Amino acid sequence: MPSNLIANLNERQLEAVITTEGPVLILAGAGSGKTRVITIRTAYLIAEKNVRPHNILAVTFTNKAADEMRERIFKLLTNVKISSNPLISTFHSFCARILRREIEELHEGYTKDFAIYDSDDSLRLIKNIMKQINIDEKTLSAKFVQSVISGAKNRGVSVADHLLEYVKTDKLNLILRIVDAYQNHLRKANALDFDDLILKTVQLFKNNDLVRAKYNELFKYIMVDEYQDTNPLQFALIRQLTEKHQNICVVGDDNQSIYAFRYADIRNILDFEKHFPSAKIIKLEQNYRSTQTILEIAEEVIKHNQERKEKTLWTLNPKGDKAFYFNARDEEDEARFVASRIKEILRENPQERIAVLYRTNAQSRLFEEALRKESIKYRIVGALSFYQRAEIKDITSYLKLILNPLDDVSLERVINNPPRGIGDKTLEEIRQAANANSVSLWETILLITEEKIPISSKSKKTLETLRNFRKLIESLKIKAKELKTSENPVSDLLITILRETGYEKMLIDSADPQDEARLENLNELINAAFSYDDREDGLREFIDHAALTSTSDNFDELEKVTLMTVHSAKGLEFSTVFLVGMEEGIFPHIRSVYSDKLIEEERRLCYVAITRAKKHLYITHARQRRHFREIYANEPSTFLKEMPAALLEDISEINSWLSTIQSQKDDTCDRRMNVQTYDSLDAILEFFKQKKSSLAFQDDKTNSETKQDFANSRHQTINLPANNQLESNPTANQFFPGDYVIHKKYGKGLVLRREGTGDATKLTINFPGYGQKKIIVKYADLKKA
DNA sequence: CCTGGTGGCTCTTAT
DNA sequence: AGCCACCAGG
Ligand SMILES: Nc1ncnc2c1ncn2[C@@H]1O[C@H](COP(=O)(O)OP(=O)(O)OP(=O)(O)O)[C@@H](O)[C@H]1O
Repeated sequence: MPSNLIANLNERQLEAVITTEGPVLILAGAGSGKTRVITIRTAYLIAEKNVRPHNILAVTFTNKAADEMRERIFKLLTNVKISSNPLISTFHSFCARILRREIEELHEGYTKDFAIYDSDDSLRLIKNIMKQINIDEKTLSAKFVQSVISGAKNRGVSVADHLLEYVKTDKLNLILRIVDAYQNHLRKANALDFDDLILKTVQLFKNNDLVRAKYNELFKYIMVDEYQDTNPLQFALIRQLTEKHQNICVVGDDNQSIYAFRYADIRNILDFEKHFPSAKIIKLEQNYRSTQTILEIAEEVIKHNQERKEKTLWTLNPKGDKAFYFNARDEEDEARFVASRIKEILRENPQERIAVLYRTNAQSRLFEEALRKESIKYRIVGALSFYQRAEIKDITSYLKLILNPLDDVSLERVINNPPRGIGDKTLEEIRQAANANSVSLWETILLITEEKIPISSKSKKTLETLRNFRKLIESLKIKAKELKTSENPVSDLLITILRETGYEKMLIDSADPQDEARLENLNELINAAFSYDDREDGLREFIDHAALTSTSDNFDELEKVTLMTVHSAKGLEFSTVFLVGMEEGIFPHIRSVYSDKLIEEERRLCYVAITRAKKHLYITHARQRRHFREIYANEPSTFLKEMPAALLEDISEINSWLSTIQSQKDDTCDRRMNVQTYDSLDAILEFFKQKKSSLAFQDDKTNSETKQDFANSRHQTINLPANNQLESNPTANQFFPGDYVIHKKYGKGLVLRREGTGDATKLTINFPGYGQKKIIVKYADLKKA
């Protein structure tokens, strides 16, 4: 029916949409309509090609992207009668869905009731195991072990091979031991971690021709968005699923590959052509999203990557405004500016979609506060997601335990929460007994309370508390069964848990003001549960949803302002984008600064950030910033330096970095400034090292005088000094971290650190081209830049 | 033996 | 800011 479906496509896009049979690889830059092509292609298959919707699978990278695509597809199909729905899902949700049906075919002892362990759960399990076999976290961090496990699984190799090929370590055997225990534990607990969801599906398809054939037949048409961010394991899954029909269409942009840390491998693009030699390759080159200026800035930045395929991207959109550049005094000033600007923008156009994008979730807090202060409603998409909050996980852990008593991690989480007198010692004893008898914690508790296993010494009281706990869980199980046929099986069960466990009472009685917010969150959890009440296997689905979804189900979708990391912004677009914290060490992140490979990934991330903007782009950085408990100055981001200054409009309220650069266009020292990025990076790393030692210094209680000095100098970086000595010495008073200064010999430099008082005031200054120098203000003839 | 408070330590990105 | 280890008090 809708010929208008394909009316607004350019030639190449059209080709991509109507090439429905066989493998297709679409490679294209940001905003060229890749997602749109997939969306329309899906609708086209259904409306024009009479493909039955449930024969279509579209894989996206995040749940959010899946929701958005689903919505768009349905919008395109409003006038089409459909008998079923296409499956639009993330890899993880898709695999969870398959395994819920088929996992028993794997014959590894897993049952359909398997639990899903999120990263937190799996980390906890690793920590427990390490404690059990007496490994100090200082020798080997649990996080590291977790990443090794994940790496091996996602790359589709054994842990040993992964370690040999990929990671430097002398603890191979130790790690192997932990991994072994970890997998064993998961199997016994009937639990899968995130990576297992995909891995087990791949194994199932590999070993079982029948099951594989069944899903090949079911998903005749498969599409994958953000293909550049798939990893080898996911590619294996794609190969298996497309074995028969080969109707696979993937879209991606190598410049937007930003998930290497999840073992995404850009080689998947090359391997796609290898595995599907008949693949039709389509390139889209027209950008429909952004203004020329925004595109130019993005291109200019990404050009600095060595590892990059040349790509054309052009637009017919107008030139548009320059990007606004704001150098803030400090991080609060930055947030204040962003909030007040947003207020102005919304006053003029209340419908404007605005995003504040940052590198790490930790940066969100200040912007939230500033927006609240201006009474601007916002929506936050975060990793510290709703379902990962402590109170939510506590309650969902009860749910999980009820459904799967073998789930040790969940049991450990709830057994003394709220506190009921089962402490570390008792728990440890239960663990030991469980280990000795090779059964789960829950089974051990059953045995202990039936006095089939003894519990040490004065166990009268302990035994009683354990019996009570057992009774509690058993009564909740019965309740769950009773409710199953009632009107609200999920939400009522939650309410029961909150009441019966005493969790709600604990929060109500609490003096901690934060607990009120926790109660509210729990209310929201119940709200979310309502929508699962009338589903077939609602409780199960609700728990899977909680495990696999990071965004809360807040209904403030309609809010115009969104706060999120650049990673979560991938694939989205906004009229106005604020790209904040553009400082070396933040964006690019300090951990990426050492390696070219990582820097290039950060640069791609920056490219993603810039290209989210349709019309307006704001770029901000702060002169100084409080990080741990200290204040220090950051160099502007390498990426900021790579942007063409002519396309930035400086709206700073202070003498900004950009203005200093521009006013010194013909100064020799300035030219160095642009080239010597890595030199100054070294200096900053050096600075961090020194900062560490000065902190140690501070702890030296014997030297109280120096300590005092140090405290003063720290204070002075914030406000003007309340110190007589300084006031009598106007020269020393002039320079603070974040200031640019001119030195006779070294030229322009950035003050990183200030110590000492009065005549003894010393500054640590980074001079591009010369590195970091310690200078006594009194003797150096410094000028403000 | 349990609990709650304190202080030190370490900060990415996400399913 | 959160997670852990440690300690005093019950
Ligand atoms: N042929 C077209 N005519 C008009 N607008 C288009 C056309 N193709 C795409 N667009 C618009 O361009 C914008 C970007 O499209 P889309 O999000 O699909 O791009 P993308 O390639 O997936 O981008 P990214 O790689 O950044 O995720 C959307 O607003 C879309 O509606």
